[in-house]
Amino acid sequence: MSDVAALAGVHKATASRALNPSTSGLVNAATARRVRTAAEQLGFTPNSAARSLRTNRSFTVGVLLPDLTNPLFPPVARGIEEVLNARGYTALLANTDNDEAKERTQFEALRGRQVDGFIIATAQRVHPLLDEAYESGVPIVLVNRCTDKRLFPWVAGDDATGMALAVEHLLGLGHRSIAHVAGPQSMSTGVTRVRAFRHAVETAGIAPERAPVVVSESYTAPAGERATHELLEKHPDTTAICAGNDLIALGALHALKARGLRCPQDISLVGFNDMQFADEFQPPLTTVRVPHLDLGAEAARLLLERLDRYEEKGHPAPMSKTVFLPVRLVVRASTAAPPPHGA
Amino acid sequence: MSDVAALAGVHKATASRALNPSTSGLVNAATARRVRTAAEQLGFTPNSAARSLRTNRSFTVGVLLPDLTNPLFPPVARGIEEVLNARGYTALLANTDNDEAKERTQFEALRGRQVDGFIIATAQRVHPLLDEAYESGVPIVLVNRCTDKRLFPWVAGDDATGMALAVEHLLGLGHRSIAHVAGPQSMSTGVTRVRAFRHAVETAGIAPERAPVVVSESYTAPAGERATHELLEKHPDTTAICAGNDLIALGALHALKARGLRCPQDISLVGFNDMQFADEFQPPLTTVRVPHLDLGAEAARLLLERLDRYEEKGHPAPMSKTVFLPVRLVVRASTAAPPPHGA
DNA sequence: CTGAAAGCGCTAACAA
DNA sequence: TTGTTAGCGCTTTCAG
Repeated sequence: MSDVAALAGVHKATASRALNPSTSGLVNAATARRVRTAAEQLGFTPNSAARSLRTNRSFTVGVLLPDLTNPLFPPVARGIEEVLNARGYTALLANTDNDEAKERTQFEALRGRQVDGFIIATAQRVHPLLDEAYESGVPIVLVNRCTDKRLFPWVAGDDATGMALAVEHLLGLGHRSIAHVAGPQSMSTGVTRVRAFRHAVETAGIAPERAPVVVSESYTAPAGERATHELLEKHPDTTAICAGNDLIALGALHALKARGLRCPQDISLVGFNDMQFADEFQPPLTTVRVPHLDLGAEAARLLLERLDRYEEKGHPAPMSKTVFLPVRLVVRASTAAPPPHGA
Repeated sequence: MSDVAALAGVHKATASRALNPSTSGLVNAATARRVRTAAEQLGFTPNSAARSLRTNRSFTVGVLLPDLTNPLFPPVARGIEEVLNARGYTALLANTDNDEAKERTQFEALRGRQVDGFIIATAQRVHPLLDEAYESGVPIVLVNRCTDKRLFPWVAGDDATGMALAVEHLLGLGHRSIAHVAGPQSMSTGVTRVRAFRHAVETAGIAPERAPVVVSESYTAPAGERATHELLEKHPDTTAICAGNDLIALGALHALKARGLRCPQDISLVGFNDMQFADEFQPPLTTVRVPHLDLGAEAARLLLERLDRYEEKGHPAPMSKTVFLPVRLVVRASTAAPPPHGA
């Protein structure tokens, strides 16, 4: 930078001002142009470490995800990345594998790198790390899942509506024995969807015992498969299943095949999320589409908003805005009218 | 850090030495312990920006990927992340969407953040950006694809063997009219697999005109579908297809369905990569398994090796080590003997 | 509008 | 073994 300043014939402070968009107004337009030209000639790239050291801002955001290898998360990561990059920020992704210790390690590592804030997709309903983080005042936005204590802004798909859509679709097809293979109840998505399921069947006048709920121990195909077997042991007259998410639905598909049941002829199945390749399953999955990219983008926007206020006015009282993004049902081939004898 | 030093009753330089694993040997064990205790009490986290500024190392590596949303790349990203994290490094992922301008922007942004090196999965056979990068001397390791000029260390699956395995499998099933729907020839993987395909069929004594190659314009399902239609127009007697990768294979599956052809009864299909959910396609895909996680891990190891040498001896002559990881054929339901009339 | 000067938090020579 | 000192490259008062 000194070189740039020298070449432009100004002091390095002036060069700094000229090069920084937010302060370039303070400098003579002609001078500024001269500096920019010089910078270009010398191929100058500002040293972000020095800037961070001085300004105490890294223009970096930590993103905590369960697992990048789970097809749900790449789109949210991309959504985050896109809006962050546009504002000169960089996302630092970290996988926690739903492991509390690993999450803590990653969180600390990210803090050590002076991230300006976090976007967190790993919230559990009860989450000590997040409680502590709240006390410390780091800017945080939750995406997809949230904690029971509403401490942070939160962006999610409209799960309640989505589940209602799924149930109505099955109802419309003539199903009267609809079950829910739910996700883990330690996560907000798990309980929200159960609640919405119960409400929807109740509204339709279906007796609770005709609308059983079994819980899958994780949002994975193997766990979904086990839970589905359990369901069908106890409730063999089920004609339709709402899965907690698409991976659970995939497991359910495996369970049905294992039991010699055809989908959708014997049992209809609805997933949740519309993850990549849900349309390639056998049969292609009817599911609730959640706009994952937008989820990420919106979460990033919320964080930036918070960061901007942070910068201006010190530590303002954090407000816990909640944003629900609209979802819609995508009907494919895994749902049909119930078999005549099953209704 | 001054606070930590004060609490431990030492100078901050001593505290620095005590806290840094590589220099803690220079300090009295008892003193070191005292310092560490003090640091813990105060919840001290070193400021990485200051360290970077001083040491000119960020312990950060830039990773250029085409698209995180493509199921091939999350596993390589995780492999990279795992070995990098274990050594105190952080990966900065950037998506280029196979767009040269975007790639350049991301590359510069990453350089601006003082990354210590790059792992690049976006290499084209002719790649001006990489030529320039080579001149500049930044440590770089290529993963999966490589440039024609062998400037950098490179980690990839053993494509030639993989393709040979695929062809042998089809040959063993009795196929004698095998086609290859190849990936883009602007990428090393595209040409390597074509070359291996030609060699394998030739070795088996199949006439070149019985083993046509059509090129898909990208590694995507829609492009693969178009290319497959083109193939089947020109060569309707084809009984088996080797796809350039699983996404192309997926497109081929769509094309077959559109033409009323059954897989594997009418046409057998082999993919490449064994990406996530390839086993859920309809039919489950026979494919060549490439160890993507290991690819990433090995690339990270190579880069760290280079970085270590870099630190010790300044800029050593970069050596372009090439590592091929073993692959194997995973036989599923998309391959079978050719139909009687088609052989 | 521009220059001078200080300092962000850390590490690496050098001295003791 | 520890303390002293200087300085990494930038931004930001404060003067001019």
